[in-house]
Amino acid sequence: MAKQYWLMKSEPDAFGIDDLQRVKREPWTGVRNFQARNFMRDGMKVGDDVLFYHSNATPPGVAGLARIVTAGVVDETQFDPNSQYYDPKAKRAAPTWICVEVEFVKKFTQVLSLDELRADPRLEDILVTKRGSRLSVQPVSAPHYKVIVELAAASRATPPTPAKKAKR
DNA sequence: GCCAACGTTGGC
DNA sequence: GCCAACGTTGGC
Repeated sequence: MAKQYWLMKSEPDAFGIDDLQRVKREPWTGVRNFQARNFMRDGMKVGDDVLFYHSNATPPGVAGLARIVTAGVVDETQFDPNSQYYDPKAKRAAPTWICVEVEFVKKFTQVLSLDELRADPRLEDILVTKRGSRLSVQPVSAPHYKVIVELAAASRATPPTPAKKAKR
């Protein structure tokens, strides 16, 4: 199947694009919504591209890009009684929660805000801009993905606001 | 902190 | 299987 595109939400206070850049790759644990799980378990393939979205942030928006590096990863937090994501009903033999591992691709110089996404008529239909869209893992069409990457590149060119220099 | 949206749970 | 209560998400 052709490469697919996704949007994955994370709260930067918990795990943001900077964290992904630091650790390079990370299993996307803690999702406890069946629809979101199904996208990860059944839809995501190695090599698929991901928009890394900051939720509960100022501003909320797409903070960078990631890529699926491992599919069908068992979310270990479901078996960990000390985890906030512990699921007492989960069975080793048939784990309930399957996720993916994502790797860092790039951090946008500036978060492409939800406002900016909404302002572009080409993104009218994208799920994340819809009111009450709480799904933390959602599919993105190839054209929408392309528009978002373009917008991010454009917004990078305009404002000279280097918040932080990348460490080398 | 508020609250709308919406998924999940549990009584029936 | 319905649906009210409840909990969570996430923008504002």
